[in-house]
Amino acid sequence: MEKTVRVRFAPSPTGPLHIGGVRTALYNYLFARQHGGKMILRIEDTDSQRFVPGAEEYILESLKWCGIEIDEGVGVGGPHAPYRQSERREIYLKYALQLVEAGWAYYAFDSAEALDALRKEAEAAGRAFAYNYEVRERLETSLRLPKEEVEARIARGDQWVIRFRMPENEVVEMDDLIRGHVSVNTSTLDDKVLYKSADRLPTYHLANIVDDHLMEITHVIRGEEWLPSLPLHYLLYRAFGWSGSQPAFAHLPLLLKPTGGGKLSKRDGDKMGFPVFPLFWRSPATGETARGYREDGYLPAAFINMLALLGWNPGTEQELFTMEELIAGFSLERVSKSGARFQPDKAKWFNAQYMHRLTDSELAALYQPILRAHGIEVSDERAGRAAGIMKERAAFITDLWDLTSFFFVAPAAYEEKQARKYWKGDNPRILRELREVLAAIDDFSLEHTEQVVHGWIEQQGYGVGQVMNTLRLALVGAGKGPGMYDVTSFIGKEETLRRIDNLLANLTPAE
RNA sequence: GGCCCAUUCGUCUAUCGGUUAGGACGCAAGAUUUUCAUUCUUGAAAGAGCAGUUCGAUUCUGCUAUGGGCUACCA
Repeated sequence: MEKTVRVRFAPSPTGPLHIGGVRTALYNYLFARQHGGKMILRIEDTDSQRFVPGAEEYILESLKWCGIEIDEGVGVGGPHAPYRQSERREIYLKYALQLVEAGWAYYAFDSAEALDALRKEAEAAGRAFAYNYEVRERLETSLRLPKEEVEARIARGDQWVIRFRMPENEVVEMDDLIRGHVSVNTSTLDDKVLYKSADRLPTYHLANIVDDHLMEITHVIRGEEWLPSLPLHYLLYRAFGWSGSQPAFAHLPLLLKPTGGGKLSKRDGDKMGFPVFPLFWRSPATGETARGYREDGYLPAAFINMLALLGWNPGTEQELFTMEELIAGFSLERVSKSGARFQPDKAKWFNAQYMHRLTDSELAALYQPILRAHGIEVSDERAGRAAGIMKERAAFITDLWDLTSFFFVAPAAYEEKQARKYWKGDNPRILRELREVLAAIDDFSLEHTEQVVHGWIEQQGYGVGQVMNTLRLALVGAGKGPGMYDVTSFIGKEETLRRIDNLLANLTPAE
């Protein structure tokens, strides 16, 4: 019997989650659901310097908006609580000490200034400084200092860190579910800090391995930026004697900027003209704001669909997927190895596809807040019908107002181009005639109005385009919009006649 | 600089040694249309380079180039 799959999404609350993080969470979620496993949310707040208030709430709200459900962890609890690393301090110290006792780690007392100086010195000599087997016995470490001295320093309250004692010249053989086999010689690695006395917190590496073990994580699915520290993690599992229950690893390709090089970062969004965050964000420290997909009018299902396909594909030509379909079809084997450039245009296309598929009542629910913001109070039925008529031209919910405002308010001005083209010659006279034709109609339904008006146009020998566009000028005020009978039937006879009268009274024809 | 990863149309990608190298976004043209759109049809557009393995390489191997990641008492 297979072990129950347990995956985790473990963000650091150092700011808003960006779309790369959302995709990592999504792949974890899809994998967990597909295998009937558990999705755990762990908050990795071991960097007290970079903690940002509100970031954790932002992460929770983002995942919720995306439809990524958490089974266990921060916000929902679970058998391995607490799930916030800052609340697990005591656990990590115990394990760090265990490593020191076993000879896999040691104390180091070097000051940040001393290390800085060493780095600069090496740099000046054209080399890179590495805290490793070559230097650790010459530095302020428990490997060189007598035991009493080490104890005295600790007792005295000197600051210390615990570093991993990276073996020399050993090849670590690793497996990655996406990349295959990878091997690295430990001599190219350094002695990473595992625990720091200053804030009594572990660094990522220690906290991560200890928690993944304690929380019985079976698959670690994370960004490619972690691949270089995979050998360290393998060695940590070995040092703890946990190699047998070590999780499988999958390192996801990075999300790249749309132009230029580099991975997508938090700064890119507003510069590139598209959001990099799922939700609107305001920095509590600087007051700076950043746009979000939600506020920009994206549908969460479209956003997720687009993100899922950025780095994964089903091997078929299907492009539109519900969350259930993604869960059924996802596989780590079909995740690509190279970085994917995020494409604003494609994101827009996905959203448009989802917009087109919305029912009138779904549209109404999404559109009502926007209507109210414009001071329009209408029934859900009217809101949904207007949005439904125009949805095929909309890529975003936020496009709807420009597309449908004429259904609710008479034109306040007439677009110059349309007026110049149609408000001239015989058209004003024809419009007066059309007004009388319309005034005589009792059944103002789309079909009936169309039948009567078209019959009249034909009988008079007028051009359909000429008449309709003049009417469009009166009712919409611009050269856009749906078929004119959609407009007349929606606004009704009284309003139709009023808008015609408005045009007749207020705009002097050209010529 | 060192280590690791990657490399098919502009972009996201399919191909698991033999294909006219397929699809999607975007772009262009045409059709449709009472406007704006939508929609439909068509088109342009790719195997980084060089060796090798092989009857045969986009696919396997090596080198080079390019891109990216990491190289913190950050994650």
